[in-house]
Amino acid sequence: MKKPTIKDVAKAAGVSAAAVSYALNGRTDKVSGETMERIMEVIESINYIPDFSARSLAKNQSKLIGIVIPQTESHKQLILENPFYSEIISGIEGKLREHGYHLLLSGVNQGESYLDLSVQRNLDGAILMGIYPEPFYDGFKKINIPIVLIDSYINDSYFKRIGIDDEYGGYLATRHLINQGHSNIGLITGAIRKDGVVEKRFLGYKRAMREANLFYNPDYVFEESMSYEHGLAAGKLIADKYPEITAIFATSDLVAFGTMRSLMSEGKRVPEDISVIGFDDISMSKMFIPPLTTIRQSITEKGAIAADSLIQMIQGRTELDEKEILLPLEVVERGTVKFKS
Amino acid sequence: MKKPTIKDVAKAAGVSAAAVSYALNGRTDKVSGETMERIMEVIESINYIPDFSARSLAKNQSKLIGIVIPQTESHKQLILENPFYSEIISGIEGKLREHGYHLLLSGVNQGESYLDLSVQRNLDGAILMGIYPEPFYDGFKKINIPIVLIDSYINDSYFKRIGIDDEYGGYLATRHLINQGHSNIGLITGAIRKDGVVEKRFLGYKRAMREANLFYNPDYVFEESMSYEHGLAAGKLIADKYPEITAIFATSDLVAFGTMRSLMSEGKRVPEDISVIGFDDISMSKMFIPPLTTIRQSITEKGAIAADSLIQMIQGRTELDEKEILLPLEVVERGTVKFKS
DNA sequence: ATAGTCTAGTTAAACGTATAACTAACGAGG
DNA sequence: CCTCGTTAGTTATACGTTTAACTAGACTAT
Repeated sequence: MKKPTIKDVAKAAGVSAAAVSYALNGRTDKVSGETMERIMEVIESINYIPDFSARSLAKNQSKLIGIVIPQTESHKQLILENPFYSEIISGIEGKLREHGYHLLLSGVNQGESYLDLSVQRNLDGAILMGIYPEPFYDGFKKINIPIVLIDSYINDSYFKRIGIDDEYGGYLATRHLINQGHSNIGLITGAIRKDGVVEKRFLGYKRAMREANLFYNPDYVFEESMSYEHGLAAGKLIADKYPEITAIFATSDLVAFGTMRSLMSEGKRVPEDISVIGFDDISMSKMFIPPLTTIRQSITEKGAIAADSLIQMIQGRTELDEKEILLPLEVVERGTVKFKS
Repeated sequence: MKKPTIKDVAKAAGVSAAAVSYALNGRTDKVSGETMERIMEVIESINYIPDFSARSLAKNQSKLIGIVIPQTESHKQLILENPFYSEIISGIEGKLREHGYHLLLSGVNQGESYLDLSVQRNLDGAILMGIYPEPFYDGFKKINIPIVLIDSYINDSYFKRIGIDDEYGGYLATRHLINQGHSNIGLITGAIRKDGVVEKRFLGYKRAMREANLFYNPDYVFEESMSYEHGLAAGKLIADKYPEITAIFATSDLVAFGTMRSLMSEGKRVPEDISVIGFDDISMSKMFIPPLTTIRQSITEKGAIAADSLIQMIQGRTELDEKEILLPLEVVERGTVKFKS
């Protein structure tokens, strides 16, 4: 009951193991049509399946793609609870499978460890999302595998980047609120780190305010984390201390959910008393009640495109390659933003 | 700039490759403390990282765990948009990483293909969620790797099962509604397949009704799929045609979201006019407005326990092994169920 | 002193596949 | 007839690790 190897196939087909290997790799210059057929029949009949470990060893390519998603230290588990990540992964996996690659999913705790993984497993490439300390990226350059970065502003031509114009997104969201007559606009957002998406969205917020000749009030920006919980806290604060705020830009849908929840528990109605716009359009946002007005990016498509790009890099087709792909953005009006009367 | 191998280490430490291998595997009977230290220093200094492909080939164990999640034919991508799955995966990944295993994530389209994957990659084990055609399971038995099933009622002692008592869950949900004075209770649920979780929850629903001497009306069960969209459709139907229904048991939170949404667009208030209870308690449910009353199971814990069990099976510790582990269930009262006045 | 036992290694073969280098057979061209 | 080229393979080695089997030397017990 051992699993059949290439040698078993060879024996049964009356050829050498090498011939089988060539056949498997479609080398028509090495095996005749006749022999090819015979080999294939044998493969079918004894149910032979090639071993990727051996192949990986011999060819030094694993057909494995790693995907790294950020990890908070408090959390032992993946942040997959954030639907944004899982939707991206969904997009990535679909595309990879289509192309015969497999997906190795791993969180990363100390930064170093993921590199090990890449080397251990001979990853053919990796997709990183989130933001990491500098040396983390250098490591990948050293081991010299193709990398695509999702939502990163690391400007190094070694990496290919897939993202959106976050500044514009922030601008779009804020302008939408302004267009609806609002002028006291709160911003609830994650930690503003240099070159992170959050910073850019923040910049867009400020630009929209400036363009509309509105006063930018630093007290109105509530910066801490991209979590539901932060939305909760900031919403309460606004309801309690800043009754003059009539609209809020939350830089992720999850944050928007938290915000709306505490706003409502404090007796404010959304959107009648206060408008809220989110960011991302995760699949849950249309389900929310009221359905969330937000900045839409096509999340699973983002994953698919990242996977596509990576595969192209692996296969050495760098010709038509820009180093950055920006996906379109649009505001989708649903039920949480209302004209200020 | 080639990646260092065990031979490089051996040379630098002045020992044989075998010695290094023994050192790496902590065989203190084969290498002295002194030599061990020297080897470790060399490893550190030249930055040697063992190659899993080679190791996998030699040891016939890959330290890779596969996880299979179901795929609808319409959908090329993973059903990771359903937070239930991503939360489970999160739990699995955390535990696996803790034990030095890595996670291979793959959807499965025709059933057959995943088996290939298991063989190709020499998977040490796999975790399956969802429900598949019979032959799918037989395949795994043939290749003889440890398997744990999540939420499955395949009663074969070859497999270890992690789940909940779905019948009891259905009973709990329904009884909660009954306790709140409701008697016309709708059931919105996925396709009832023999031995699926849905069937069991349905059974629990019927038992609760019977025990309370309530009339079981088949017209009140809306069976189609576990999706948001089905919730939407069924909710509308109820609002339109069955105004006498005052409470609904939706067999997943996602379904409940859909139900509530269309109920509300039809002018019904939840929970004032109609109560809704969900099932699962995905992380989004507490964020919903109003927050969803539901049957809580610890989803990420389920994943973690599945991973734990699998690892135990792999390591041959089958002693303390029941073949099935059932996780606790409880109703968590939030804002969508109200006493019928 | 002799045989036996331990310790700390070494050597060699094995895991399953890929591929460079070689070769036998055949036909073509001169 | 001899050489050359082509076709369809085969042989042998390599990929990086593990591990069974062997061994040299030191120590122990008799």
